[in-house]
Order: sequence, then C-alpha cells, then structure tokens
Amino acid sequence: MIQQDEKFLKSAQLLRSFSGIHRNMLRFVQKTAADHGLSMPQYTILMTLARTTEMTQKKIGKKTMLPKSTLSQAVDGLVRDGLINREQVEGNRRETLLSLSPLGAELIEKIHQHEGGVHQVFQEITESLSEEQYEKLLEAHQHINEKLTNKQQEERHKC
Amino acid sequence: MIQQDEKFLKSAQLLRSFSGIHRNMLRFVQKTAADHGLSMPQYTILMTLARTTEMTQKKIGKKTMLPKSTLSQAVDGLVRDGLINREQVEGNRRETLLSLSPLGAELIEKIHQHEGGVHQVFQEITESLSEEQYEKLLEAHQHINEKLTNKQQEERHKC
DNA sequence: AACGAACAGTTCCGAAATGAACAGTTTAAT
DNA sequence: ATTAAACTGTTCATTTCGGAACTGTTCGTT
Repeated sequence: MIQQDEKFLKSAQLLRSFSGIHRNMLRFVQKTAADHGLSMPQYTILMTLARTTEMTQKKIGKKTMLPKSTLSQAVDGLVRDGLINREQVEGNRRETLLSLSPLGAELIEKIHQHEGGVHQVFQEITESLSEEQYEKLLEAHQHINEKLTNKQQEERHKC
Repeated sequence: MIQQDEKFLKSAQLLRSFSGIHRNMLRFVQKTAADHGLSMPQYTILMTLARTTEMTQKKIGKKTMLPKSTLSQAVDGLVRDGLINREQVEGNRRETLLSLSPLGAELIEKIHQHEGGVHQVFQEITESLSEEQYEKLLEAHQHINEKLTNKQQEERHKC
C-alpha cells in the first residue's frame, strides 16, 4: 500500500513537471503569437506548416487536434492575411490543400529568429544540455508520447 | 552555418516533443474535467490545491498563471459547488485563503483514481520507465523549467 | 445508376476565457 | 495624519473558442 503511494507520487511529480514546463512555455508562445498578430490556433497551424510547407486541412486537424470549426476559422484568417494559400486538392473536391505563401514563410522565419521567443530560448536550453541528456530526454518523450497515443486509441475503441 | 542549422533543428525537435506530449495529455485532462463537471481553470485550481489543501488566491494565481479575472470566476464556481472554502486571511483583508472542503478532497481522490484518466495513465507510464530514465527525465525537466523561469524574469526586467 | 452512410469543411450560436475598469486594503512617504 | 502608490480580488464588456447542425463530396451497396 505504501508502495502504491510511492508510485502515485512519482507519477504525479512527472505530471507536474510537464504541466509546469508547458505553462512556462505558453507564456512565451502567447507573447510571440500576439506580437505577430496571430491567435493561438493560427500560430499552431503556421508552425505545423513550417516544416512541410504544404498539408491538407484534414491532416493539420489530426496533427494539431484543433476542433474543425476552430481550424476552419483560423485558416480563414491566415488566408485573409495572405500567409497561406488554400486550394482544392487534385481529384478530391472534399479536401483542401493548405500551403505556406512566401509571406507566411517570411513570418515563420521572423518568429524563429525572434529575440526572446520560445525558439531562441529553446535553442539556448538545448545548448545547455549535454548530448547524452538531450538524447535521453527525447527518447523518453517519444516513449511517453507513444504510450499516450496508444491509451487514447484504447479509450476510443471502448466507445 | 550548417552547425547553426543543426542546433536549430535539435531545439525545434525538443520543442515539438513537448508540444506533442502536451496535446495528448490535454485530451485526457479535458475529458476528466468535463466528466466531473469542471472547467479547465477549475480543474487546474483544484489540482493545485490537492497537495497543500490550502493556499491564498494570490499564490494560486502565481502557480497557475491564470489571469485573475479567470481565477476569480473559477473560484466562484468551486465555492458554489462546495468544493472549496473561501475565507478572509487573518490580519490581511485583501487576500483570501482558499482551502479544500471534504467534498473537494473527495472529488480529487475520485479524479486520481479515475480509470483511463491522466493520473492513471501517467502511473502506467511511470512504471514503464526505468528508475534511471525517470530520474534523468525529471532532472532535465527541472533544469529546463529553471531556465524558462529565468528567461521569463529577464524579459520582465527589460520592460 | 441510385441511395444511404461516412467524410471534409463551413456556418452559426452559446459558453468560456480574458482584459480593462473598478472597489477596497495595505504600505510608505511626506 | 494624510495622501499617493501598489496590491488583491471582483465585475462587466468583449473576444475567442468549440459543439451541433448544415452543405457538398465521395464511397460502397444494392
């Protein structure tokens, strides 16, 4: 029974460490987003597009887990601001393909370089970790993320 | 220059791993909160009170980083539901002391034991990590959190 | 083909979260 | 002792977000 408690305390501490980091990260992100005239969903979408430059809206929905109404509206704004393009996907008139515009790419670059933004701060943080620490950290995170997604699917299947 | 890119990619990957885990965690948390009739701020407050059973509203604000208007309203609801008590702090009529009621403590216990909730899932996750992995992970997180709060204070001082 | 079911995305409306203005309290300086 | 400045928390107006209902598309079944 005491062992049970111990286990619980350990997991609770881990949970707290994740929440804490997230809260602290969020501050930076919100500021960065606001400074560049983006809502949080918009920021999320833009960052998701950053790596691949184009992706269908459906896929972005899966990746970001944003509700589709939120997604739709956020995309609207981004298109209006000329940051991304929205076009019909070839041979499938249901899905829409979203792609970064040059302006969007430029904004992303600006955000990445933004002094005091999350990206810069995280670069410093990464540098302050030893190679081994970094590897182990990433590995553990990957493991955790897999577990989480598995559990999610289990829950999904129950219903 | 190529090294610069490398560094950036590393930090970006770390950032993504944090965001990903958070998104996956959030799903569980939102469900748990909704299942127990709590808004997200209310859930956050309750979980913050869980360990210490009482804390001033000001301190909760600091810990959770919730805007004070949000905090005030969320607390209102919790008091209305009889989950926490709100009383004047001795010798200082500005601050209010929030404390868990028996009902609140009961609810927390229920949430902790909630099958398929974050807490249970995280307990499984923790068990699946080796002792060393767990230690290193927590250590790294602590390090990162410190860096983040330091940076935050730096930014604060600039303004 | 024709129909129904699943799907991608949009629209709309109610609910939740936030910022700004506010009221009351404490602290410090004159 | 008085007043101003900083603070804790509340209220209210506004904005943002998300769920439900909807439109149009695709796929599978008959």
